[in-house]
Amino acid sequence: MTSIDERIRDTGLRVTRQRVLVYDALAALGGHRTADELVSALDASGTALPRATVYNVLDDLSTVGLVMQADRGPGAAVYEAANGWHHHFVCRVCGAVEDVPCVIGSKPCIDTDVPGAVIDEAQIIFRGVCASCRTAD
Amino acid sequence: MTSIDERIRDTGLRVTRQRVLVYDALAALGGHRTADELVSALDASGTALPRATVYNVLDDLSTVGLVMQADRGPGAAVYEAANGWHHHFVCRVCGAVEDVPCVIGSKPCIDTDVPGAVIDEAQIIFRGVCASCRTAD
DNA sequence: ACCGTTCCTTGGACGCAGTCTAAACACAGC
DNA sequence: GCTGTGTTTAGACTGCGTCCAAGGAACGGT
Repeated sequence: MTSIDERIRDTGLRVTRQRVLVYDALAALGGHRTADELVSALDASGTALPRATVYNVLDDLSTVGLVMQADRGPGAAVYEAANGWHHHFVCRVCGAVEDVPCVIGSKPCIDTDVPGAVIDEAQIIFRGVCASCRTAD
Repeated sequence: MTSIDERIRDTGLRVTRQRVLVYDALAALGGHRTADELVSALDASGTALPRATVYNVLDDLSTVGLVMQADRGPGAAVYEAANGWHHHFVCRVCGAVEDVPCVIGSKPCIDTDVPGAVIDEAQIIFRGVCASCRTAD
């Protein structure tokens, strides 16, 4: 597994301390995280970064594909360390997000016809009630 | 076509001037609109309503299915007058939202397996560049 | 190792989306 | 009409994300 430093360099972006820190924090926490969760985590680990920087980094890293922005509908955006194309299940009750494997595995996994437009991605959001919210109702 | 008054009454909700106004404004504008666009439209037509009311009404009407909340990712939520189950194409450049017919036509149109969870809806977001942004680049 | 250019980071202020609260109001059944 | 309950309202408030301009750091060339 190539180090994150190299993976950032390979995209043409500069390797900065901040980018590595944010990526590491996201990978260490795992799952789907908001920008503010990352700010807190970095804060707690003694390597605090300003909010604006975390937003910048997440933006940059997701443009080059090292980080994915998980669609969840309106509200705070959630990010995850890139790990292949997949979809998401969102709980209507608690808002939890779970990965759902993509049957096809590459983009765009579904096709449709919008006249004149170029489609490069089809993101599916499954909505319902998750296991723990069902038992807890 | 039953009047909107009756359609609201049929859901068990009370028929109020505000609900009718908001629904009419949304239907008249057509397409996908943010809450604030509706506030402005109502304002312009001489029947101004407070923001909080528009939010309340949109919330109520979308819970009972008379209005649909179109998934578009993070950012302002957009609503449309309900017109059958369908998906959305979102332009990466201008953010425009277009309807995409659902191949199946009823929910959930795609199925998957999330252990323990109940899935009642699968919303697909197609992303790419729309016709006018492609010619304008 | 140094330099210069270009890219990146930073902090603070700002703007927009949406929620909350408590009091006034109005719909709908009697 | 009267009454009870669901709804509206204004305004303040929270949270997410962006913008700006100045300082700082990465990296290719020498």
